[in-house]
Amino acid sequence: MTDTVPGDGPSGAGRTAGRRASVTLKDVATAVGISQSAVSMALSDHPRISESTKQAVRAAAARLGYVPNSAGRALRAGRSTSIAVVVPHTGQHVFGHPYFMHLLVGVTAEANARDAALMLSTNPDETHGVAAYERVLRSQAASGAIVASASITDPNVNRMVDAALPVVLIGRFVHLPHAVSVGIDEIAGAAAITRHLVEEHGLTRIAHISGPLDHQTAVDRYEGFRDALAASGKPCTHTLAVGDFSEESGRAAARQVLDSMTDVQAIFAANDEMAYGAMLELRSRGLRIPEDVALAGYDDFGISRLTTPGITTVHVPAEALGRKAAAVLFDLVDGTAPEPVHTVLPFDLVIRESCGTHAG
Amino acid sequence: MTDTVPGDGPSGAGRTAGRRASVTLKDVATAVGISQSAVSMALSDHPRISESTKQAVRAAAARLGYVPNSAGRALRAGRSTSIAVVVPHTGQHVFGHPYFMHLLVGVTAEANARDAALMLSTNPDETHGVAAYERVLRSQAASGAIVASASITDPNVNRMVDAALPVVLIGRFVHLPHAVSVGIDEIAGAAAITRHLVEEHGLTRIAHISGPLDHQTAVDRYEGFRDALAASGKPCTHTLAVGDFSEESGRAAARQVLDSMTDVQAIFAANDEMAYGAMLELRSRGLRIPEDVALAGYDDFGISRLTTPGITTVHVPAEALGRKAAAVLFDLVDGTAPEPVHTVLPFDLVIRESCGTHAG
DNA sequence: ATCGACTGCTTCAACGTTTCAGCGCCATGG
DNA sequence: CCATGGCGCTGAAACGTTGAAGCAGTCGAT
Repeated sequence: MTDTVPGDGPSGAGRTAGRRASVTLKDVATAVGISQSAVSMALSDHPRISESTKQAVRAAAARLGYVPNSAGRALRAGRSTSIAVVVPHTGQHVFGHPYFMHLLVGVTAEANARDAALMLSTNPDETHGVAAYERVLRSQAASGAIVASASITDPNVNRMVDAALPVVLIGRFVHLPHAVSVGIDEIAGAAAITRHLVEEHGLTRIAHISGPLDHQTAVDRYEGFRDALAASGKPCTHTLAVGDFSEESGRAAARQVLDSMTDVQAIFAANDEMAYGAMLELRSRGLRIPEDVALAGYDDFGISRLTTPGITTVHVPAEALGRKAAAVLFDLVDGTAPEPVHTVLPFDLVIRESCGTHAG
Repeated sequence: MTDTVPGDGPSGAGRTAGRRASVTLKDVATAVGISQSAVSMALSDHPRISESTKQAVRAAAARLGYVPNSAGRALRAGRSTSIAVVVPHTGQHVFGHPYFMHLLVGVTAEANARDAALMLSTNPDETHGVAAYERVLRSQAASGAIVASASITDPNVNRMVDAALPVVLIGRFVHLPHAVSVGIDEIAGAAAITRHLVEEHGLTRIAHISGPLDHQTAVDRYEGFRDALAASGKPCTHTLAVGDFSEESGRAAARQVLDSMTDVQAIFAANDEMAYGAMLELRSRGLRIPEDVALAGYDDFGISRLTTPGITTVHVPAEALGRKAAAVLFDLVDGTAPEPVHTVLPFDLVIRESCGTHAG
């Protein structure tokens, strides 16, 4: 395979690349015999480049295995193509929860679709939390961030939003009305499942096991629960026990509920893990689900399918949330977004067996 | 606060920054009144810069909020400071497994400690799998990669290793003896737990539920199991059922084992999820654990602590593996590694109640 | 024949960083 | 009194990319 190259340049272009770190525009340019700008323009399909040249360039680029250097591109463009996902607290805390997993799946899918890289940032530790991802963003390694923080009081979220960087929040942030966010209507979700318990199954003595009330989701789900009861027009009695979204706390809360409220007909836990904890407690007391006590959860991240009986729950489309958040972020970065301040995705009410037989 | 600046430059350095995209070396330089090279050298603590200048530079940098632009730095250095984690198959498949979560925790911790960014790469889909992360790496967005793939037959792993990029594999890759890897001795782990069943509890009729045998871990754990039985010197009977590491498959495998092998005394599942599936099957048949059938798992990623009885298992230090893999990768990238081809981390045998009462 | 427009490329500058050679200065030693 | 050299900094170059401006050549219209 003889490969004649116009040898007008002093740079020895004829070598066989050997341990060449990477193929640059210049390599492609000398291979084709044109300037590197022309190569750049050809590859971006600039109209001022002839079709024949474009073909030659594309062929040479493919043959040499040219891949644009992201640093050069980012430097020139003033911003990188990658986006960051910032997750609160330590990595430990984050990856433990299936919610973030599903979120990440969605985000990576969208990022992959746009050929963008994804950076993952967690707080190195709880105390000087800002450090890690602040540097990532300020160094312009990522052109925007998706923040998946649950706590109402997290000051980092405010800082990020204030930093004039493209940021998309996942969830609802009542104190940041102008921040761009993606979420579902948690209030409506909780109301829907509560309404199901009340109207479909005629249950009127219902306990709610909420999450920690400095989490907006916990607050919203509790609010939806009360709203639905109030709107039902039936004389409902309810009580509250607060958990921390863990199975263990759910079990403890159920214990508390069962000890304090007589004749509980249903327990609505603010997530499936707590519902599962409640299930264990009910079972240990010999109470049948749903015959003696109906049970409902929230999230539908897997566990609720596997239990016996399956837990009636609200399906949170976490993967779709991640996808959407990434899409919104890309639009924000590109500046091609018609003010998509708050995006609300639909949820699904998933009726399984734990809330009663599905008669009319 | 009057802030006098030597006004010899034509660039209006006195403005209040306003919507300035980012602070560069030049901004710090004009603030201090020296050249940007001097600022660069001062910030990197170059000995040829006076202490007083360094202090002034550091103060100005802090005041202005200077953060080095990663693209500029990467471009100049020829490589970026970030590393990539490449995970096999689709995101869906990956994030579902707690193993990867723990791995990621470790990797992020180490990356954070080195002020490096972490990129996450998954295959966009199973068919043209290479695309996403190959581009990430070839574009030099990351200077090296950690590959966490389990499949023996994954061709992408070979490609990555061949690509002359710094790559650290997690696990054992028998067909890639020269690749740098980090893992635990799965054979020894499986042998240890098997030995415990045989020698500590005197069990001799043992079934193994393995993972899919195109996963090296599954193969190794099975091998360790057989090795230990062979080495025990006792007349042991064993059988094998193959699962796919899922709870459901574990239950199915247990069903198969219980139907085919009479008087099974113990089941050793190749991971905890399958052990949990086996537990459900045993329970549904009214068999007590450990009185009627002892049970052991592998991984210890959480579930095995919560069950009743707790499952005896081998603790896989996934977080430590992630940390170590990242550390090795950084060394590899820096070129400061004394050939750490295969790193083997210790495991822990975790004795709980599922294998029998812990008498002598 | 001359002008203008168009075509297809090249040249040049810029993004922010690091690093190396070099420069003026002063102190020291011969 | 001049050579030497350390000190503290400056200037320039380079990394790979992009895009505006420029520049030959051609073609159609005047």
